[in-house]
Amino acid sequence: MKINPVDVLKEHSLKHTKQRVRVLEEIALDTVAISQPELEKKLGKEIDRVTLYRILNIYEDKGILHRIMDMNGTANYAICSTACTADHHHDEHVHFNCTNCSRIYCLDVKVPKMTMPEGFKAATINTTAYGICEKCSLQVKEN
Amino acid sequence: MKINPVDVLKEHSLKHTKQRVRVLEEIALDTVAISQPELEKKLGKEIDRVTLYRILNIYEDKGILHRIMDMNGTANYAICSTACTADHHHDEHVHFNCTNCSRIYCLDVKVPKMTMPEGFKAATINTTAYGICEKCSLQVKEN
DNA sequence: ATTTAAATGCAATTATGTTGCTTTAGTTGT
DNA sequence: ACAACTAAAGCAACATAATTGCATTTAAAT
Ligand SMILES: [Mn+2]
Ligand SMILES: [Mn+2]
Ligand SMILES: [Zn+2]
Ligand SMILES: [Zn+2]
Repeated sequence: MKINPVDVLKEHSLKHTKQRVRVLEEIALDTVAISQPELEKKLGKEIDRVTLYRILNIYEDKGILHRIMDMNGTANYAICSTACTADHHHDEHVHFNCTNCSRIYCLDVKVPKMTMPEGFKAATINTTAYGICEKCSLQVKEN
Repeated sequence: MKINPVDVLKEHSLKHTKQRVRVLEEIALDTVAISQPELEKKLGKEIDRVTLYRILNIYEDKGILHRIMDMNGTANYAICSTACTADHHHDEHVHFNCTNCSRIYCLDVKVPKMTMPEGFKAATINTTAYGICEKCSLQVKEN
């Protein structure tokens, strides 16, 4: 997802600050999601922890980032598709969480439709597959 | 899921302690999953926090409980089906997390099969639907 | 340039989870 | 029933994650 942080801020009428630009830049570096702890490690010298939390929350609210929880309950962030808005995240793709390297991928796989029991009304469905990712599969073969 | 805590402990060759029995009793009270914070609130006077964590971890390892992470990264626990073992959790059903009352249900809906991209090998797939549960739907109608 | 409002940074607090070590209590064998 | 052994519980300390209130800074608007 190739984005221009400054434009993104404008589009969502968010004040342009160097902290906000840095966070977006950092997350946009990779298509793989990045965790809050990783972000804090990378940006902790430039940006206060609290500010980072606030920026991530705002980005999620605005539909700029989407948050994927891993099995340890750690928040991971990835750039949303441009179709996402504050009201509705178009995040109905499957995520893949590698149990080896713990990378989280946004797959180009739609979450399958499924029928809810009587009385249950699903608004969004979240699917995460756990297993070995392509990079880790390759590494195993090499050895 | 009607279970006898004492039997469960025997079956998994776990020492029978009053703390372990209490935790299982508490979780078995409801088919709906219960969160770690709720458990701590209910049992905190009888059982030390650390002990509770250790019991929950052991139960998960042994395949007695399964852990469902909600969207806030909070651990929720429910009794596993009897088919679950330490090696393999038969947890391939869909979970439903009510966005109103935040209850987590284990639905009798299988996680649909889906194809992973080249190179990705999924071992388990986790699906959680978010929306309004049956109880909350009813309450809305009443008003 | 001045004003205004919003965002940042900092300190303090709460929640969550883990580790090492001591004490307690089940279990096993006599 | 008792002793011996071992696993589990409890406690203190620590680590990390997340939130809140408030003072200060900075971007945007006039
Ligand atoms: Mn995604
Ligand atoms: Mn379940
Ligand atoms: Zn991997
Ligand atoms: Zn509900």
